[in-house]
Amino acid sequence: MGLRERKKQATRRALQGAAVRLTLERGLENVTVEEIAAAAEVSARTFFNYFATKEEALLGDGPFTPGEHEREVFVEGGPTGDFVEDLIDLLIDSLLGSGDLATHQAEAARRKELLDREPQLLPGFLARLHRAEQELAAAIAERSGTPADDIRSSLIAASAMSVIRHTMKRVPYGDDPDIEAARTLLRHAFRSLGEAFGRDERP
Amino acid sequence: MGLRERKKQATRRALQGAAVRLTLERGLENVTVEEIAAAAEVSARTFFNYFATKEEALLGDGPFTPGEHEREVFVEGGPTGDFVEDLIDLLIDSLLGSGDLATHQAEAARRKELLDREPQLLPGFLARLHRAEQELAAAIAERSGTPADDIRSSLIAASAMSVIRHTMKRVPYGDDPDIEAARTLLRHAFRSLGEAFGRDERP
DNA sequence: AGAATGTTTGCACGGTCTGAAATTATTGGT
DNA sequence: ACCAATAATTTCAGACCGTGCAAACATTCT
Repeated sequence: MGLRERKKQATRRALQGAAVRLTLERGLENVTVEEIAAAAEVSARTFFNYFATKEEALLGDGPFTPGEHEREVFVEGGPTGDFVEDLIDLLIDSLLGSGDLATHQAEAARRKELLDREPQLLPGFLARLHRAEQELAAAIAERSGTPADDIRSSLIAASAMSVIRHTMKRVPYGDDPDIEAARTLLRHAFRSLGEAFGRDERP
Repeated sequence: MGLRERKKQATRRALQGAAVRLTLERGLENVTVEEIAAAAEVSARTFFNYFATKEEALLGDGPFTPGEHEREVFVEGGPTGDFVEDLIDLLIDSLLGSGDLATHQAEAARRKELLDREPQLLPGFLARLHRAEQELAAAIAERSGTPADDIRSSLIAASAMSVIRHTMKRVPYGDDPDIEAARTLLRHAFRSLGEAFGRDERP
């Protein structure tokens, strides 16, 4: 990778880091783009070459998209053949993504912190999830051979996104991410939904 | 109601109307607050006395909250005792709200139109739904006697919101709203979820 | 080294939104 | 009907966001 590329990544990280740090220190309202750019030692104009908005610098690039390969496997009906189990696999892959695990974990924690302290970020964040949800719906539709706009796929995808949204809050952060614990939590969550809406039981 | 109050409502409606009309005519990007204010025959500053942002004028006041009474009934375990049926009742009430039915219908159609044409409005809209979702979760928790932050309530609420989001697209708009049709669609939707996540069946 | 290409910067501008003070309209009492 | 209290509107100045453009600068490739 050339010098040019490395420098770009460096300033990108610098900008993002400065944005997050300053926002946590002073609150989003009391931080200007100019200050962020100054902290990263670039001009304010350059900030906007990297991020379209201040929010974008804070929320980072969209995670929540599964790897090419994992999506493929899911669509083909794998890896286990059981819908819920495979869905869980796909979701965990989407969340923990490809890269370094600890890094990803740190980002998630940071995002959580920011969202808690700066509710203004919520709309943008939800919009991201919404995009991810649509992709997931497409994958589910493909797997089950239904037309792409089948309402059931959208519905299942939406519920699945709710599940990860609410379940991931409970996954023990900290040292190293306990994937098995996450998997168990997800299983229970989906089970609850089945019970709530299923034929046989009602809460 | 005094003259003062009536005038306020009038300008509010004028502003909102002008905002919607101009946006549908030219696209959100090509309409300034100044123009909206001018069309409503007030100053631009006054616009901001009524709405915090341009978006707010377009999306209107938050619907999606059930009536006081209906919420009460739901929390107490009514009206039928069947969880899903009662949930559907509550959702329909939230959507169609208290006021005039035709009016509400028109607003919904207008919102749909705006959201289709101006995707920038989506984040804000999703944030509203999110707020509604939290209220719904609280109601569900109350009804089932679980602690307010019980994960299952949040989960069910989230799925329910997904259901109405995706189902209401299919409800025939137009003449007068077919509530029975909506009810049936909702039943099917919840049934699909039960099947997708339930013990016995898998798609 | 020098041309080609990509990145950063400065500048000017249109737009959103906020605060404060001056102005105008409504209300209620007399 | 008048007048004081109260509330809404307007004007004005200003901070900040985000974009287009062209000049300056750095890097890559030959």
